[in-house]
Amino acid sequence: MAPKIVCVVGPTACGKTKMGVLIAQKFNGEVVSVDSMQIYRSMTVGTAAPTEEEMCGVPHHMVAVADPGEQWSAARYAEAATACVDDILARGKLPVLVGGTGLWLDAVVKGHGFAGGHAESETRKILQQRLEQEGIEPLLEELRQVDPASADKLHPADEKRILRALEVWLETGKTITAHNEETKNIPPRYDAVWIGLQFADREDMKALIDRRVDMMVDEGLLEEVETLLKSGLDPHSTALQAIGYKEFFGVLSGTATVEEALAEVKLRSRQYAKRQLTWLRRNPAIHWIYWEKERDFARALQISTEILNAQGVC
RNA sequence: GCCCAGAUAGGUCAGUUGGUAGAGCAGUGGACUGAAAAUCCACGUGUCGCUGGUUCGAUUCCGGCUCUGGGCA
Repeated sequence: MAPKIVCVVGPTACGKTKMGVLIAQKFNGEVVSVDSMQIYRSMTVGTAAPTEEEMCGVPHHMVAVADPGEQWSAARYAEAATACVDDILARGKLPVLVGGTGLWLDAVVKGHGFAGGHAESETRKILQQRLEQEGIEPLLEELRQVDPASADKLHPADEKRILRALEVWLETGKTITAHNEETKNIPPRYDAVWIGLQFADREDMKALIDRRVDMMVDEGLLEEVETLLKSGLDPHSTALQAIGYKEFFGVLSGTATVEEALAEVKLRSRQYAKRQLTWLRRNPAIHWIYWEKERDFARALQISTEILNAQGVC
């Protein structure tokens, strides 16, 4: 029987952080953050990472554990996070996974592992160069020779995934299709109870996102971006792909005004929230709690408690 | 008051040598197995400002009106 854990999920700004703490407090748990940007240090404001105060004394893991110059991937995260979860379980406490990065969440819970190869490999570099010189067609053709199923499935414009599929073949001698088939049906590593948070009305979500972005600027987002850049961080690094950072980078280099950046960040944030919802919607195990105008955490905790009790968490 | 230019999809605009119209953006839905806050895909009926006229037929041509810019007094 897979160990029981809780996952608190939902789009950005839906209150996951607070909900995770409330559940952890009530069920003797510890929080494991599942967020591809909160893992980096010095990015507290822009990623809305939990502050000491917000943690309310509940231990948090996988927040601010990496240098912004590092390149973390889903695989690297899953490995580290799994160790965290197992450690919490070993100490007799309840792991509460809190986050909005769908792929990372699934990677931990399902524990399927990844196929090999990585972003900084020589193979990737070569493929990238070939893409620039030859275009995507020859690469897609090459993929078709070894892995026709994958070549059929991928849209010719989806260069990232075509490169990745080829990379897996070149690095491991196995196709990504074969790997996915092998891992698809292995039982999940954890028995997760999923709690999903979202607004009943998308307009309310938009309003809250807008408000939150304004607040980030008040709290010093611009200074945070400036500090990161001054530290010599490569503007193309993964950490600086975070929404809020890449846009305000333009303000500092003089290509955009604060107003323009603000509007852009709000826009990107709600588009991101939409994508998160798309990912989560296909998970039928999620118990959704819908916010009306205001986020009523007391009520949500009540509902969550009932769900968790019914699922044997106590 | 006069002159000029506009008025077309949620906003920005293109277009129709007269046969009722289209891009990029936004929006919505979807995909996603080592970049995932990334990346990729699909989806476009709107009194073509109002009102007369010409015409088989007007959003397109002509007149008037309204509104918005700009210029001249």
